[in-house]
Amino acid sequence: MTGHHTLRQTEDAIGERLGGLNVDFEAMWAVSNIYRASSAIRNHLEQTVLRDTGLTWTGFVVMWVVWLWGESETRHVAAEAGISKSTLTGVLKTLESYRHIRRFPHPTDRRRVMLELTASGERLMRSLFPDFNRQEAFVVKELDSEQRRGLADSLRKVVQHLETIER
Amino acid sequence: MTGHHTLRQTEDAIGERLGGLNVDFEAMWAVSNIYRASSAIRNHLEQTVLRDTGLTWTGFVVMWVVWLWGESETRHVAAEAGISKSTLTGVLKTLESYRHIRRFPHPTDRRRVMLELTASGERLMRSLFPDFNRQEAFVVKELDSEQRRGLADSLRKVVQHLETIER
DNA sequence: GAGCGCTTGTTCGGGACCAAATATTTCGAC
DNA sequence: GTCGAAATATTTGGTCCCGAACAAGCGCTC
Repeated sequence: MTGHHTLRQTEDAIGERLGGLNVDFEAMWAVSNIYRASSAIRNHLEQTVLRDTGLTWTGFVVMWVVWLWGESETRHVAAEAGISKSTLTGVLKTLESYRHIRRFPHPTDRRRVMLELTASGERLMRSLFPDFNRQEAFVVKELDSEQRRGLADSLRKVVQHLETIER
Repeated sequence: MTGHHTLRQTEDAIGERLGGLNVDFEAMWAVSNIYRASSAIRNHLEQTVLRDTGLTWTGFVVMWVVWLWGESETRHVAAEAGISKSTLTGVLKTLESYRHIRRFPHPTDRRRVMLELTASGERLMRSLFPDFNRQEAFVVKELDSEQRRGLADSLRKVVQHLETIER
C-alpha cells in the first residue's frame, strides 16, 4: 500500500489517522508486502506465461496440482489450489470445456469425483512449466540464494501457523 | 502447493513429470509460498476482522487507501489497491450503497472522479484498524523481529523489480 | 475554434470467488 | 434393514475481477 510514498510518510499518515494508538508497523509491513508481492507476481505471470494460452491464473494452478500429483479427488485439489470447492466446480467447468481436464467417478465412493489431465492438458503443462519456472526465477532475480530460502522459510512458517487454527 | 507433502516429495514429483529438465526450485518455492501465504492471510483476515462487517477484502483495501491518504482520485486508489479501474468502479458501487464512501467531481477536470469516506466509513475504519493490526501481528507471530523486517525487505525488492517493467 | 490525439471513468461480457442452501451418498447405531 | 448424522459435490446469488470497447473531456495544433 505504499505506492510512490515512502515508508515514513505512510507511517506518519497512519499515526495521524489513529491519534496515538500504537501500531505494529513491522507486522503491517510484512503482511501488506506479502499481499502486494502476490498481486504483482500473479499479474506478471498472467501477462507473460499465461498470455495467449487461454488459461486464467486459477485454471493454471488447478491444472498444475493435477499434473503434479496425478489423478486426484476434487476436495484435495481445491485445498491445494487454495480455492473453495464451489469455486473449483466452476473452474472445472471451464477447463473441461477446453478439454484439458476430465472428471471421472471415484471407484468405490459415488459421492466423490476424480480428476485427471487429458492428453492435451498434459501437453500444455509440459510446454508451459519451463516458461513458468523461468519467470519465477525472473521474479526473485534481485534476491540472492540465501534471501530466497529465507523468504520461503518465513512464509512457510506463516502458513503453518495459520493452518494450526483450522476451524 | 505443498499441502501435506514434503518439499522433497514435491521436488521429486516435479522431476518425474519433467524427465530431467532442470528446475529452479529456490525460485519456485519462494514464489509459490508468497502465493500460499497471501491466500492464507487473506482468508484469515476475512474470517476474523472482516467477518460481520459486511466488507469484502477488496472493499476494505479500497477504504483503507482512501482513509489513509484522504480524498483521492480513483485511478490513484485503484493503483494503490492493486486492482484495475474497471474493478474499482464495481467495488465503489457496492461501497457507495453502504454509504461508506462518496464520489464527488474533481474541481477542475471533469473527467476525473474524487473519493472520500463518509462519516460512517470513517468510523468503521477507526474501529476496524486496531483489530486488523492485531491480526496482522498474529499472522507473523512465529517470526522474530529480524525475520519480519527481512521478509518485508525481500518482498519490497520483488515488487520494485516487477515495477521496473511497467508496460 | 475545429479537429485530433490523449487521458479518464464506465460499461459489457465472461470468468473467478465464496457462503449458504441443496441433493446425493455413505456410514454408523439400533 | 432403517433411520439419521455426516460427508461430498453442485447450484444459487451476489461480489470481485479483468480486458476491450465505449463515451466524455482535455489540450494541442493549425
